[in-house]
Amino acid sequence: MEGRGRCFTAALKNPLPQSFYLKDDTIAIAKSLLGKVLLVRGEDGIWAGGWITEVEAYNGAQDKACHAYGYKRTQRNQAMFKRGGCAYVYLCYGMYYMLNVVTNEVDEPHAILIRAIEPCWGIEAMMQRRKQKKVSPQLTAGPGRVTQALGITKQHNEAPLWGPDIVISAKGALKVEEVVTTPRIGVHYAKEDALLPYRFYIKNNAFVSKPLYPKY
DNA sequence: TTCCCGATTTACT
DNA sequence: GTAAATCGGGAAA
Repeated sequence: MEGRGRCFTAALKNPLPQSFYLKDDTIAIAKSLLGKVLLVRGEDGIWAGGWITEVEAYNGAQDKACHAYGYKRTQRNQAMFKRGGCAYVYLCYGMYYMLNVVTNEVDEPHAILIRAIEPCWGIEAMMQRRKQKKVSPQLTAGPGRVTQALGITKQHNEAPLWGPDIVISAKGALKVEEVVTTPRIGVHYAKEDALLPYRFYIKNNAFVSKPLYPKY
């Protein structure tokens, strides 16, 4: 991995431990993921990544917006029932993959959706995958854009977050000055739970998604 | 088996 | 502002 600087290697070799994901407080884990380094080896074998700038918490069986509401198990959501520290990847709208971080203990189906990153490593690969000519928020701001830029597909489902294909690390992380909290995007079907303040992003960071249809 | 709809994005009119 | 792309989950028939 030439030409990516010391931070890339340091992050790759120092992933967050599994214990980071096991606490019974997915909201707190979601906020603390902001600024952390996310690195992914795409299907083509090329590494790319950057800093996590926007996330949403899906707070387990009592959260109506969560795929595992009421402990409902399906083929799709089985990754959420695993012990925290692996990826939950699923196909949305038949064409975009969503990347989630699974948290909490076995059979407690919590997850955190990665909605945006600030690109840092493998930018050429990301622009090629996204068919973009320059770096802009369109490259990686939005959950479908993140997975497309990083080369994530369903083959990353249930992948551990300490490698070999996905790594989340505090090494080289951004210092986060201020966090903005809002309701989640696109979960109107969850009725009263749609208003829960479970979306978090880094204030004043350009690489944050803008809701197409603002509802609040 | 049929049907509706989604944790989205993009390209139109 | 609105619609199309595209497919798997889950409820209904």
